[in-house]
Formats: sequence, C-alpha cells, structure tokens
Amino acid sequence: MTEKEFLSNYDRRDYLTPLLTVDTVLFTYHENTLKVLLVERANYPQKGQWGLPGGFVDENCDASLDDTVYRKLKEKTGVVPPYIEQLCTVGNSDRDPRGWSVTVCYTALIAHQACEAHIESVHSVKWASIEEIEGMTLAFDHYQLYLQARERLRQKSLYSIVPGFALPEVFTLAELQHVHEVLIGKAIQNKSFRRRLDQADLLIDTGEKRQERGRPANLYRLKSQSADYRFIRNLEF
Amino acid sequence: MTEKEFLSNYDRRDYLTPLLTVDTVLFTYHENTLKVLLVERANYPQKGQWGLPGGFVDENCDASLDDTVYRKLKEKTGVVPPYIEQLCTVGNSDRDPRGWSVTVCYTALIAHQACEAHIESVHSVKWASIEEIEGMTLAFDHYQLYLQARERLRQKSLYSIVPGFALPEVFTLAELQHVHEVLIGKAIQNKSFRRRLDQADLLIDTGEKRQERGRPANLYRLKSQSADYRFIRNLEF
DNA sequence: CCAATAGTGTCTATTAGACATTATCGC
DNA sequence: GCGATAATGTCTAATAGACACTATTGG
Repeated sequence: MTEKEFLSNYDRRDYLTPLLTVDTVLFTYHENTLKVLLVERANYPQKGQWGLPGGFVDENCDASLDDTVYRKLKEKTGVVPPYIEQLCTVGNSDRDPRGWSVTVCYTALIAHQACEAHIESVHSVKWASIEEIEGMTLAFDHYQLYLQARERLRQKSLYSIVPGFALPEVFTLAELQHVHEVLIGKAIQNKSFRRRLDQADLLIDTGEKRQERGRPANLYRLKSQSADYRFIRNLEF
Repeated sequence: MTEKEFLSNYDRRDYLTPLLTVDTVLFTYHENTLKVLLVERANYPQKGQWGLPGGFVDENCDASLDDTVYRKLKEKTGVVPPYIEQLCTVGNSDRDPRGWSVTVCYTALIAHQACEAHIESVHSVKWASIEEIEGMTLAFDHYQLYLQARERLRQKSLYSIVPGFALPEVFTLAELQHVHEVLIGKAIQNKSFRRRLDQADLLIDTGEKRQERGRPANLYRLKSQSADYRFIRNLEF
C-alpha cells in the first residue's frame, strides 16, 4: 500500500478522539485591580455557570489553534488582545461529563477600555476582579486554569513587563508598578522598578503628562519588543 | 431539558474533533553530547521516516495526557523519565495529511544508562546526537518541536539545573557544567557555576570520587527539589 | 507653605565574570 | 617533579534593596 492509498482509505470518522477546546484567561487592569473575563455558559453541561471564554475548534473557520482563540475572544470582546501566550494543556477523562476532553489554555492581556463598549453590549460576559473570583465556583476545571495563569503572570512580573499589556495604551509608571505589585502581592521598591525600565529601554516616553493629585506623571507607551524582553535578574520575592 | 437529559442524549460520535496526539522530545547526555530519542514510523503517513516518540491517546489506558506520555515513553525506553515537562501544543489543518491535528508536546530528560538496554533491544528506536539531527528531515513538524524544546532547555540551563536530569544518577560537577555548556553553546565560568550550586544547596555529595585523569572529582546526586529550583539571576549569554 | 504624588541620589548587599592560584591524582 | 584535571581565592562589575531626598503640581 502506498501513502496515497492509505490516505484515500483513511477516514477520521472511524476513530473517536477526545473533545478538544481552547480556553483563555484574559486579564485586564481597571479600578486599581486585576480582573478576569468570565462568560456565563449558555448551553449544557454546566449551563448558567460562569467559566472562561473559549470553545471548540471549528475546522471550517480556524486554520490553527491560535485562530480559534482569536475567534473566541473576538466574539466576547470585539478585539484580539495585544498579548496572548499559551499556558498549558489539560486533558483527562474527568474534567468534562461528556467524556475524555482536552483544553488548550491561553493567558491573554488587554486594556480595559479596548473592549469596554463591546462587553457591555454582550449579555453574559463580565469582568470579575481577582478578589471576586476567589469565592466563585467556575465551570469544569476553569478555576484551576485561572490559578495557573495567575501564578505564571506573577512569575513574569518578576522578570518582564508583560503585565503592562493589561494597561491602556498610554499609562504612568505608577500604574505599571501597581499592576506588578498586585500580581506579586507586595510593594516593589520604586527606585528598583524604574531603574530596570530605564536600563532596558522598553518604554516610549510620550512627552505627555497626566495629573490627578500631586506632581504630574509622565505618560509612556510599551515598545513592541516589550512582550519578549526578560531581565537577567529577578525581583526578589 | 435538564443537564442529565442533555448528557444522556449527547453522543461524541456526532461530532468530528481534531486528531490528538502527544509527542515527546526526550534528551539524554552521552559521549559528551546531547542526544534525542527518535523513532522510525511503522505506519502511514510518513512511514519509514524518523520522528519523535508519541502517539494517540488511548481512552481505555490513559486517565490523562500525562498517562499517555508515560505509556508511550515506557514502550520505547522501558522506563518513565525523571523529568517531564509540557512544552507546547501545536494544532492546525496542515501538519498531518489525515486532517486537522493537534499534538501536545513534552520535553523530557533521562540518563542514558537508564534505558540503554531496552533501546538496543527495540527495533527502530535510536538516540540521535544534536549534530546529527540538524541535517535530518523528521516526520510532520517534529523538527520544529525539537527546536523549540532545545531552545526552552537552553533557557532553563541559564537559571536552573534541570539539564542535570540528562545525566546518570551520580555525576561530577564537570559533567553537569558541560551539559549546560553544550546547551548554551559557550563555556561557563567554572567558579560561577560552582558558586551557584553551593549556595542553592541542590546537590547531595555522595562522598565518593571518580578518577580518570588528574585530580579525582567528587560525585553528586540531584536533590529532589532540583527540578523546580530557579536561580534569581541568570547566567549571562 | 502644605499635602500629595512623581521621580532621584546614594549607600549597601548580593551575585556573576574574570582569571590567578592551589589541590590531588597517576606516572 | 610534571601533566592533567578539580576546586578555590579574590577582585571587579552589575544590579536589586533600602530609604532619604528633591521636584512639581493644586490649593
């Protein structure tokens, strides 16, 4: 038998493969806290429960897993977040009552304002603060996935400025530092934080300033390479 | 309709889901080089080509994806490696001629001696040195997966001693350092390397020594926490 | 001037790089 | 003693922590 013959005889419908979904833990920073996007399940199983945005691969729409993630996030937020990263893949026989099931889980970050209007227009989608989530029961193993995403993001806050993608396009250093502090769960030395940013040259100074109380703060924008930059030394926690 | 009714009406065979496999990039250190385990494909597609060890989830044997990985590695090597880590998941419509396909890829490390006998007894399984692999064409996108695993392991060699799991249970510091140097592609300052190990307290001194030429070298064993330890400062490369 | 917030100066502590030096073996 | 390899001493450089200090705004 040749490969060609094999393939023309091959029919995927002859085999049962596990259910396959993608899910995303999408973070934003708003009102001085981190928030995560939750979606109320419209269908069984676990209808009515809150869970992470995600769903099945659609072979007709999606050329790749990333496409599925983009499609699902666009449905819920109206946009594709500027930072998306694969977190982990969980697959076992228990996590979904429909049977052996696999989810490819992503972490993503977005500015709150970038999707504020769209989210308010869509029913059964909301931002939940991380305090709020602690007390919730999420669908399937989504709470576990959330915890893993949060822990990964905490690690990243020690050696990168990835958390900055949860801020608006233009932000102050105090805001950036605060996102990191929320993730780490502890205050960071202001001087240390600024020194690192200076040296790494990861921000564009917009020249603009913003004032609320006290001295006006410089406004910055993330450089494109900020997503990939890693400091060689961690903050210590 | 209740959830119970929904589930009793639900039949996974009504839906077509992507093909799902696991693959592992298994490294070892032998004869002063890093080697990767390759398997000759016994079946179509790409029959006869070398690729990574892996295969389909078997819902009857495997309670989780990790179980699938253990089962597949045990088939090829006779043992379960002491270090296994999820690398990434790749899914798209192109990578497998049978259709939309997803692979969950793992990186693993093992001592060469731990599976030497079993591998020699099994046909169509071999260790390929990293120099050898550079010139090869592997099945599907396995070469890409190999490159990603190698890059991740290179990063880890800068802030952990994970690469030590590619060594025999008992090893010298020179051997450990050399694995790191091969991964980094550059010599490491001997003093820096030893200082880090001293301070982190990651090794057990066996008290034994091994001599080949020159001064006998102390023999060490990895402590169990070595897999998870991260230095707060990277080696610089 | 005061309160408030932004941003800097500067000293210490830690840790990696560089490279010279010492230690321990076989012969 | 010599060659070889293992292991250490020690100085410098880089960078984080600590915390006091200065700067810029409104009232």
